[in-house]
Amino acid sequence: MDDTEALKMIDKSFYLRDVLEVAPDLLGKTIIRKWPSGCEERVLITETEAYSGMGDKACHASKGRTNRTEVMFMEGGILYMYLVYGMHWMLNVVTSVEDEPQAVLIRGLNTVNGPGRLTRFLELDKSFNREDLIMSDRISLYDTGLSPDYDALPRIGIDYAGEYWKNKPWRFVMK
DNA sequence: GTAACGATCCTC
DNA sequence: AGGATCGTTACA
Repeated sequence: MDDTEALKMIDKSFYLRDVLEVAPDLLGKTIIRKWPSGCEERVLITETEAYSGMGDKACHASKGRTNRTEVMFMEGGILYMYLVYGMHWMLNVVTSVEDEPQAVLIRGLNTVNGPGRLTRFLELDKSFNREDLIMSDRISLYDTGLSPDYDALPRIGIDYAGEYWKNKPWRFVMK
């Protein structure tokens, strides 16, 4: 029996909200990653970070519209993938409406911790940039019915953004 | 064209 | 505490 039917696919409207609502709401949601072989991996999201608009000095979109950041200006419900430190792919979910550049960094799973390690585990790279979470046959997000308790803490690795943005409690960790 | 810098991870 | 490693960005 296929227990996918117990899960409800997250719909478009979920992603069109503000990133500060979506980021904590993604905790406890399930990512289902499918390969052409028929292999499938299911994981639970346990840690996220919100990056909110052109004003947020830690958000890549604070640089404005560039080839890299353009995806964040698009309508929510797609992925933003980018490489950091020349070796780690970062998995981000774009949120909000068109021209509001926001994204949620997926930072931890029940199976793997760390944003670089989890993309390696799920085999996610540049080819997933702009992937549509509603339409994709490779990756999709499902509601589990869970709404776990969480802590809101400062974001990691953004010293360059200055004290004000560095101290925003926009990292959400499932208890 | 060049140079500097990361939303990290691993090993010392 | 320091090195790996390369796409993106800024600037000449």
